[in-house]
Amino acid sequence: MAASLRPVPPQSAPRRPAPAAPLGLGRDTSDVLQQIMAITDQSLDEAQARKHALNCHRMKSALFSVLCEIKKKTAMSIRHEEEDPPDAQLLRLDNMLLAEGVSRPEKRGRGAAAGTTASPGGCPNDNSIEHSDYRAKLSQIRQIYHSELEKYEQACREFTTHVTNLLREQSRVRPVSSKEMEHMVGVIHSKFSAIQRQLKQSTCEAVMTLRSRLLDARRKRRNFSKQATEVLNEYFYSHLSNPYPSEETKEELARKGGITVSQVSNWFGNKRIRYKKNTGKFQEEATMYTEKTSTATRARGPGGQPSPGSCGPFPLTSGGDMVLTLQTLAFLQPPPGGVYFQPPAHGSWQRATTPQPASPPAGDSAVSD
DNA sequence: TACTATGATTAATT
DNA sequence: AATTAATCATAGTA
Repeated sequence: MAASLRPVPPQSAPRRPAPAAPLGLGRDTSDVLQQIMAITDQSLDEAQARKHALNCHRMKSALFSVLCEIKKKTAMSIRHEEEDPPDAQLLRLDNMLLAEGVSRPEKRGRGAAAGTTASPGGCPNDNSIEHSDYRAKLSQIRQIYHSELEKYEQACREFTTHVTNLLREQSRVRPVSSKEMEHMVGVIHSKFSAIQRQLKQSTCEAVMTLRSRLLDARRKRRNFSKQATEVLNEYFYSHLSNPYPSEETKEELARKGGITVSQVSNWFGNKRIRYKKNTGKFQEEATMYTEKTSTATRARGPGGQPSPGSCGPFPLTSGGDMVLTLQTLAFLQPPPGGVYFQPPAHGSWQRATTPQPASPPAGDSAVSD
């Protein structure tokens, strides 16, 4: 439909035979009609000239009424193609974009009521480090989305004005009701909103793939680096009596191992439970790491730390670690029965109701270096 | 390919 | 909220 509104391109196509004049129309009219059809075959300039001539033609008003009649016959059948109702899918897309924070150009602070209250789909962890990549990509998507949307809207506006102008101009020659103009504008808008819908759709897809990749990354386990396991194990075995690192210690371990705090928490959770379940299995590892830390401590020697109670090969940084040292000694000299140090019989290390008050974060020999 | 190790997830517990 | 215990799913290995 828009094609018929566009300025006639210059072309030298073979002249089409004039359509059969409607019954009862005079020769003059059909001549004029033919003239109009001929316009399409002329160059633009020529067409302009002819248009002007047409405007001044004595039969102009007659032609106008003829066109009105033709229009009445043809337009009726085209009337109201289908005013598509508010699309359900579009609504869904909008909702999703809104939910993902794509629709909102700026993340406004979520005020009093945090919307995500234990949503199962959400990420319970605070691994902001893991999410930073996700967020960066999401904001990239958001940027693209908004710039494209803006482009489309501008194009739509421009096109609408263009078409409106054309229609207005044509209204001098043929009947163009305001309703028809509205309709045309509506059609244009619906076409452009279809394009926008596609944009929304692909944005949604991009977000989805981004999301699934994040989930995959979480699910696809990758073993920690040697460095990370080393750091974690060193801490664990040198704090066997109470392997519950404080939040600050966790942060430090995370930093040293190049992992996140929640990964440290996971690791300690797993380690404690697995160690407890099968202490024997970990003896080799235990001796290995206790030896390692002890030699490391010794190697650091007087420079690194005063080590007030350095009467043995094991770190004795605080009263709390005294117990550890004794227990670690027990590892090295396992009784004949093979009973190594085990966590308190009922299964668990005392859950630190008084979480090792005597362990200054900075002075922890196993962590600081 | 079966088996173990291990990081992550989840429900229950404290 | 932190932790435990069970479980899942994959990585690594023999």
